Amino acid sequence: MLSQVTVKSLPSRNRAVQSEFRKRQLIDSTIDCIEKLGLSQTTMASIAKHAGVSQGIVVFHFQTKEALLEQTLRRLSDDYGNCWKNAYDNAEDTPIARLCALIKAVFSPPVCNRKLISVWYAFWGDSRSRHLYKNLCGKQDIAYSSHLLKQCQILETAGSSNMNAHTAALSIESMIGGLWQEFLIGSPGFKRQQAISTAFKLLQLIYPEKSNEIETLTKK
Amino acid sequence: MLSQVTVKSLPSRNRAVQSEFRKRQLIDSTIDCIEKLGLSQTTMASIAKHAGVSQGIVVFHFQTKEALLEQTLRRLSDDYGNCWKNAYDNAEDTPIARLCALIKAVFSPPVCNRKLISVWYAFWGDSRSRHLYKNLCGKQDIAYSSHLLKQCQILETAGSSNMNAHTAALSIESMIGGLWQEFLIGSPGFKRQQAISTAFKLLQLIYPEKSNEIETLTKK
DNA sequence: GTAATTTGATTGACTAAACACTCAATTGAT
DNA sequence: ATCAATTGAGTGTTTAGTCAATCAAATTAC
Repeated sequence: MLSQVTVKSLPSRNRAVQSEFRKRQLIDSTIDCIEKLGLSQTTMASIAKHAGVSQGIVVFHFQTKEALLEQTLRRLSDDYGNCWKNAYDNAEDTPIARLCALIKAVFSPPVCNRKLISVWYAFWGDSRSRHLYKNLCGKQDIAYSSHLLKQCQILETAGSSNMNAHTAALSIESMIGGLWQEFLIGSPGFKRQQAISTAFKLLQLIYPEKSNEIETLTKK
Repeated sequence: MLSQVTVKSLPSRNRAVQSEFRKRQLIDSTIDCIEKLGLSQTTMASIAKHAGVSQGIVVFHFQTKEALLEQTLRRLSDDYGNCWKNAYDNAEDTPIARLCALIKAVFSPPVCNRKLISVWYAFWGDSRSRHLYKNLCGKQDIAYSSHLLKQCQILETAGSSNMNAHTAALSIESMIGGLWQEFLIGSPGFKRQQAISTAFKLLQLIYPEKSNEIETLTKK
């Protein structure tokens, strides 16, 4: 059974703020329910109960279940996108530092944890939600890929790579996807630090000349 | 709408054979429905309709929906397991040949195609089915991992690696998982051959001394 | 400044549809 | 003649979404 966790009381008496707060709260509840119950068992009732409000209020704020799921996916996507874009912008202006930042970001606690990964997989695992996913997140996935690729191309033209840029970018991207999967269906003790160091080890193999630079960036 | 595809007629008049045939057919139908409709929209009715039989017959052969899903997962798991075990047994007796065989097997057409991968993700994406998955497939996943690890350890003690065996095995396993994901949510034109050559390229980076041997095995 | 009024937020009982599963009746192989 | 296989109508339950009623905040009137 999924317990009622969220407190009902609102933080403000301003109506616009109240509404946004409740929507956030209901999306949080949706994420919790999807993790605990699965997408198919996540109902308007279970979401409302977990949030400690009536069923009607969910419909009032989101109209349909599909719209609620869309907003939930958008939240995941925005948080994820902001996370890696921020890391990219704040990284040192060298291709290796940028690659390391892009990798580290997607394994950072705010976006890489069992709960959120299980929700991503819930969307990927359902063919209907997968269409929603492609419409909503496709562009951002491509953006991430191109950022990876750009850095790989810089390194390729600098002659620092023993792999062509496209293969390098695909390798890194796939390694990230596979390591994420490890959190969900691999051994329970799998740790973020192990994921990062495994991905960095791949980077060292692709760019042996930059091995020391990568080593330094691991510790930061 | 999902059309009725399967022909109803049975291939034999022997009852035991008939029963087994119908079960296979219903599991096939379940896989088709999960791919097309998603796990949450896959109902006893849709499975029956797609198979061209009445709803009652599904219950008659499988008792409950959960039991049918369990058998479906078992089919996926058995086919997958037989595929890589067979490839392993038939490979040349060198660690690199074994690794290449283990990789090639999981990207071979009978187990690596959009339909089956979408069904795997359907099970991974649903928290209830994930528990089922871990009970049913956990051991086989571990078996695959240990087969990878064993070969990596042989190569490590032979001094052919610039990576410890555990990291190497984890890298290979993760790369496979990530490349599988590419089939489902990556660019539509993603091809098996590209997946295999990307995974083999990783192998060449981990075992540079064996690069030529791997190159040869790519073409087989 | 406060009373009256409008508007948004919330409730919980309700509805129609979809669901897994049952069952009595029928078919057809052995 | 027997019994597994099959049918399709039927059952109770669960679901997303509706709705009239209530509550509270914002707006207007005085």
